[in-house]
Amino acid sequence: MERKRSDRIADALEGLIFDGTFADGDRLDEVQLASRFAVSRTPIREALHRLSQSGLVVQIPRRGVFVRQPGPVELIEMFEVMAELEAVSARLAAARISETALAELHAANERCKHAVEAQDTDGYYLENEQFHAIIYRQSGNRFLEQECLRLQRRLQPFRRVQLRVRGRMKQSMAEHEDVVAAIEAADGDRAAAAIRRHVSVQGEKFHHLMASLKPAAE
Amino acid sequence: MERKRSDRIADALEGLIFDGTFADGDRLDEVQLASRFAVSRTPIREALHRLSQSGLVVQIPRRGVFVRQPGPVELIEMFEVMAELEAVSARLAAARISETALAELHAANERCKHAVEAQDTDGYYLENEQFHAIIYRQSGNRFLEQECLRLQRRLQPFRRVQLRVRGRMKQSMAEHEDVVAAIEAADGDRAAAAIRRHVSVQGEKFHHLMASLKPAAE
DNA sequence: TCAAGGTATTTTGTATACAAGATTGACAAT
DNA sequence: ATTGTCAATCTTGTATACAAAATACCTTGA
Repeated sequence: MERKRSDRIADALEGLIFDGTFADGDRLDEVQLASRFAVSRTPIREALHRLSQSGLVVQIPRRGVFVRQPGPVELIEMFEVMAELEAVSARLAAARISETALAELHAANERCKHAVEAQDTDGYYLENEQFHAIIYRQSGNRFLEQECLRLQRRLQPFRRVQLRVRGRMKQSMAEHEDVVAAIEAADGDRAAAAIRRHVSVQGEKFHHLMASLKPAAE
Repeated sequence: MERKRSDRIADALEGLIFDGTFADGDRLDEVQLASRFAVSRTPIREALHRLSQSGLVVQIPRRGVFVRQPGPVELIEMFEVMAELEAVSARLAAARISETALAELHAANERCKHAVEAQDTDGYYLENEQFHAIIYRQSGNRFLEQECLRLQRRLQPFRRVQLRVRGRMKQSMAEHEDVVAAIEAADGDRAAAAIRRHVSVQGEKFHHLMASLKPAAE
């Protein structure tokens, strides 16, 4: 059981925004949502407040809250920042990683490989998340770890979509190998460069994906 | 006039935490605060929720919210991340800055210099903030800019305190000169390195400051 | 005297009622 | 016909009332 209704609702709303039930620019009516979730306005308001803090919706005083999906430009910007944060993590991790964590990293990467072979995009996404999380943790900087996880979570739906592009999973795996090798060699700069490429290529790929999807959607 | 009471209260609470009225670990009682601010619990709850999102307090379900000041370790971690984010900003700004913005940067730096000469720490802090804000903006990455401003805001009270260390303002100015020169020369790597030093030295300085302050406080 | 269980109190989480501001529609005047 | 103003309605923001959960205290038994 979730801790609070408002948390449960925040998660649910996040999902509804990601899966397109609520599109960009839609107003989220408090009373509508209240009846939809069969709760009062109070937890709805708290949930909306949380989403607003995480940037998923924007709150205009006395006007209401509106869905605010990042446009292509903002997405690329976010991926650029993500790439840099991950690069820092990787650089630090290369210097600080423990033997056991290195073994875990190898294991996570193996699990990624199996998911690729099984053509299991969902599985790959989860294992990939684990892989990156290990690097964040091994940066030895808990604050950095939190920031990375926050941004990762925010970009999650976009990273997910583009895994379905043909051949992307395999390429992603190859990039992982580079990263692991660099970290194992304790080569911080190489690790940083490798993971920066790995992440920023996603931003570019996503851009192309969007461009190719747009006409089809209309 | 502020837009909402809850916003006003959030700001006020922030101030009360920063100035030490509420110390680390204190529980913030909703009804007490409600009577203190002469409002109902609702806006208090919203304000506390906001502070919790920004990490200033921690919310334990069914237990209440507690002030959560970062310890020395976490502070150093935060400065480390700040240094990296600013380094990225500076690198990008060196490549992308416009002529007019470069002039603004010079102007802001001049104003910093005047504040130093006038021994005006508050003034210096404000101008320094402007100086950095210009670099964030000139990174050309609005998302990065927002993240930098967010973290800058969070570290504000700690940056401020350590400006009072003798000689720090002058040293800070010298570091600024390096940064400006590197950006003007469009040398991204040098600009990144210069600002990284500039920021991370603050984390270290703060650490020393804390260490020297602790015994005096007891 | 100490421990265990239960009750009472305190406190958070939720619901509802109320107030204030904003938007939209109609009506009137130019 | 168009525009401006006023009012009605809708929606957010705030207050208060209620419910559930956790803690603290008290009582009772060994």
